[in-house]
Amino acid sequence: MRVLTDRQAVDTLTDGCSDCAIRTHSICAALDHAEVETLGKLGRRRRLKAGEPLIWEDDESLLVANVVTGMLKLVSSTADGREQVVGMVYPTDFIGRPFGPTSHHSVTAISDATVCVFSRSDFDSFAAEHPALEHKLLERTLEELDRTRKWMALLSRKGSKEKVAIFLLDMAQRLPDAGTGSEGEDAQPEFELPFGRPVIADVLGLSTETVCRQLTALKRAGVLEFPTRRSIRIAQRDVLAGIGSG
Amino acid sequence: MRVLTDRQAVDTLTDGCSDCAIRTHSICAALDHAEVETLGKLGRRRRLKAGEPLIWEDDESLLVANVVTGMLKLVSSTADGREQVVGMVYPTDFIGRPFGPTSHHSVTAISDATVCVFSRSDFDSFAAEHPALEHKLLERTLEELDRTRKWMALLSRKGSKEKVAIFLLDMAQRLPDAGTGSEGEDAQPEFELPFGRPVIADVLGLSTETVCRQLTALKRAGVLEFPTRRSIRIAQRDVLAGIGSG
DNA sequence: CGCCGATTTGATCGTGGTCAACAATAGTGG
DNA sequence: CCACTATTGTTGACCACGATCAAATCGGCG
Repeated sequence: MRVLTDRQAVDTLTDGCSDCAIRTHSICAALDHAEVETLGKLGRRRRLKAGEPLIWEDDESLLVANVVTGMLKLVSSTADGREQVVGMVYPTDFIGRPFGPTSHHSVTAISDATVCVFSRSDFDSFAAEHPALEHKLLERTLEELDRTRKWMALLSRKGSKEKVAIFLLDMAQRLPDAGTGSEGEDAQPEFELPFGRPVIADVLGLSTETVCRQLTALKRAGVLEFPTRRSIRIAQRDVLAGIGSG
Repeated sequence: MRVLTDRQAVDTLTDGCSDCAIRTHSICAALDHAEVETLGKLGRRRRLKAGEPLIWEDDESLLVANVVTGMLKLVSSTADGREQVVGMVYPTDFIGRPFGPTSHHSVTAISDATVCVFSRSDFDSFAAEHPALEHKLLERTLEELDRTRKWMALLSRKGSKEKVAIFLLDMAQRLPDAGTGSEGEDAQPEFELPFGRPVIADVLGLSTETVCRQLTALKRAGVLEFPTRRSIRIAQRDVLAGIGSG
């Protein structure tokens, strides 16, 4: 447990939402300028360090949030203590459980992250008066449900090799070019992992060792390269894609 | 494939939605009487036999529906042909993918079923004018997402024994007393399976054989009884629950 | 009674988990 | 800048679980 350096804790939300990096890509895109300002007054920025939890499982659902930067994981722990990552959260994604008494999984930063948090009751009542916002939220929830279901099929039906391959492809595609602020939407051939092997293992429902073995196997096959421990270069995307579909 | 006893087949939709069995439990509960009638005119009843598909994977998303009676499964097939059940649909549940161009998984009846179908475009525009309906749909989608995520953790982290135990408990709880129209919300100690072992296996991501072995193991342990092949009696719920949490 | 599909049981095998040792990297303080 | 330590990643040996293939049995129905 590390101590929180409060320099970044409450962070200056000096200016409003108008220059928010995700203003037009989050659910806020459903609102006009005035509405965004109103909503903005209800929320506040919060910085999280890698590993820091934002919401605990089965907590009373007290807050919801938009992700501005960084990544977080949703974790569901089964009764016997084992854990499974049930979702990865990227910038612009919405977190939390509106309209329900409890959240059913924990939310933890897996890289340093910035989120825009709202008290759930504030958000709920604001949403109730803004159908366009609810509509946007509904669309996102439906998409997330689709994604989750597809991932579910992956988890129970694919072997470790396929899982790793698909994970890397997914990562390369969803991870925006971290360095530049550019919106390189296309998959990067090389990228920096914001987390370590254990997290990959959690996400894929594998052991760290198995993930490791598959990665080195891919390296030996010349499909991957590891410039550093935390960066991955996909040398032969096609081969990787082939494995993922196997 | 058993023959459909047509006594209940094309069911008299003679009258409107007012006497619909799920009128007050489906998303329609968000609407007042007049609104329901309007929506009702857009939809039509459809009967499905066990095994009959309603929506195909990656189809253009042309219809959505409410489930009136029976059960259906959502199946996602991975690139290599393997299939995984990604969701079970019970009466009052909503099916389909509004606001999106395609459905990402197939929907197939696993017992004889009745659904109330709408063309997606009709539904979409109706919903756009009725925020309360969208709100209800959002709530349901959020719930479904929670359920799916929990199931996901189950699939990747639990052993076959736990899976079977949890499946049975879940079934006993969600399956309304099929015989009577009563709303026995509590878990039934004994119930009729609307489908065979292979479907259980699909749902749990196991082979039929493994499901079978676990079931007979539970029978031998005195936890379960099988009055007939298709009916299951939970003799010792507590033990079963214990296994599920193991 | 005899047939067909569904279920059950049995034998074998491969994948991935676990435990343990080891290597490499990043951090820390002299 | 270097040594020392803690953390993270890698490799190996072994084992358990569940898949697969094959065969036996059961149940319903003509």
